[in-house]
Amino acid sequence: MDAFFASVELLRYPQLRGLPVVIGGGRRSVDDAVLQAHADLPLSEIPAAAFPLLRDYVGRGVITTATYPARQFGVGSAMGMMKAAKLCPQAIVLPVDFDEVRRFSRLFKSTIAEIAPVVEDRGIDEVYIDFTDVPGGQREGGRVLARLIQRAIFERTGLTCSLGVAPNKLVAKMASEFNKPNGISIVYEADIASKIWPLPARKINGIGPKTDARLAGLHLHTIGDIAAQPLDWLIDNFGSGTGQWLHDAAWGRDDRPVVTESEPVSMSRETTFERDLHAVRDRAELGEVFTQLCLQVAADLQRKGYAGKTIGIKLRYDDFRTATRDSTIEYATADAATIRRVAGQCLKRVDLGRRLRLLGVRVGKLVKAGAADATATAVRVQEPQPAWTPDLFGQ
DNA sequence: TCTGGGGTCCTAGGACCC
DNA sequence: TCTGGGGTCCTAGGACCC
Repeated sequence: MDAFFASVELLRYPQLRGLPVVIGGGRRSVDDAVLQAHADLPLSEIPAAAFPLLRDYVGRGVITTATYPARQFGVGSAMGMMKAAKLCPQAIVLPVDFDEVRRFSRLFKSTIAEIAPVVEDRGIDEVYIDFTDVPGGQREGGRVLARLIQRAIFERTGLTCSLGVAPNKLVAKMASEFNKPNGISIVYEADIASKIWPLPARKINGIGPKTDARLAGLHLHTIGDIAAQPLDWLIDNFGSGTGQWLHDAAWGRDDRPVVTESEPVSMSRETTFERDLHAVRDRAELGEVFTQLCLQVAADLQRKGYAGKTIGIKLRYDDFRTATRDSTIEYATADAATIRRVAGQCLKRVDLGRRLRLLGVRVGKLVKAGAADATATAVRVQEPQPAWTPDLFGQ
């Protein structure tokens, strides 16, 4: 989906089309107050000049999505709001409306599934679609079906998307970026050298900043540079797994299937504080946040019908280092008090001398509640609990 | 006043078991 | 003097993705 979060907002506020708009941040942006001042007007008639600007933003958020006019200024996803404000102070800031975004996510995915049922979820705004067995899926190299899907999504949602059609997921993903926004791109096997090899190595899904830097250190900058290396050389430098994968990826080879079903592995909640907190000096505040996170994870698990055996915490220090601790218990649980107790024990195993900027709670090793394993769980949860002891936050 | 939140997968060492 | 070899599970950290 093209600039998904921002495009969803522009459906509500069409008067902002063509303007630089960024979505993200949230907590401390001035949005609500400004919009409430125009509560008497329909949303689409609130003057653009009334919307909060990036230059007035205060807080630690990052940009989730920027509209294409905002991207002209160098503003983009994952950039800190304060940094973005320097590049484009006049951009309008809107908070993420997750409920609305999720609603449109379900809508575009179900629209696709009605046309081409083999769909793999790749997050809120992206999917892989298997065209192989869709009638007409091969016409014009897939362009006919791609156009049909694109049109159906637009008619259903008013949103545009970009599609890449290729012999496998790896190349299709790269192709999908060739013609954004609202584009379609077809890449045949014979096009790998001309269309894929000139691209920066970073465009391969799976090469991030670290691998990219390592590649650059070996004077490999484009995908073609990687493809030109002997397999043995790549294996010597990156190990057998990564070396083989790099070689395959550079040659456009990928045999991963489109996976339509998957079970979650973990669920977590985390939060970054508005200011760094200290375990002792801000004990009450941290304890409150910690309890809330445990309650939220427990609610998520219960709502989705899962329980988990491994309970863990995550801290981020003021210097941005991250620490995690986890502990596996005998039975799967989705109970907030149990999660709080085990996570509280984890907290005792980590350095709490430094200021913290983030706290998170995670439950892993999930089993479906109601499965055989979870029936035993329900019984065992009733077993006597260890005596209550206050944890580090005094809860 | 740099740097969100929710995920997956991989690696590597140690415990433990046969 | 010499101390197997596999396998699985747990834990911590890190890379990466949307």
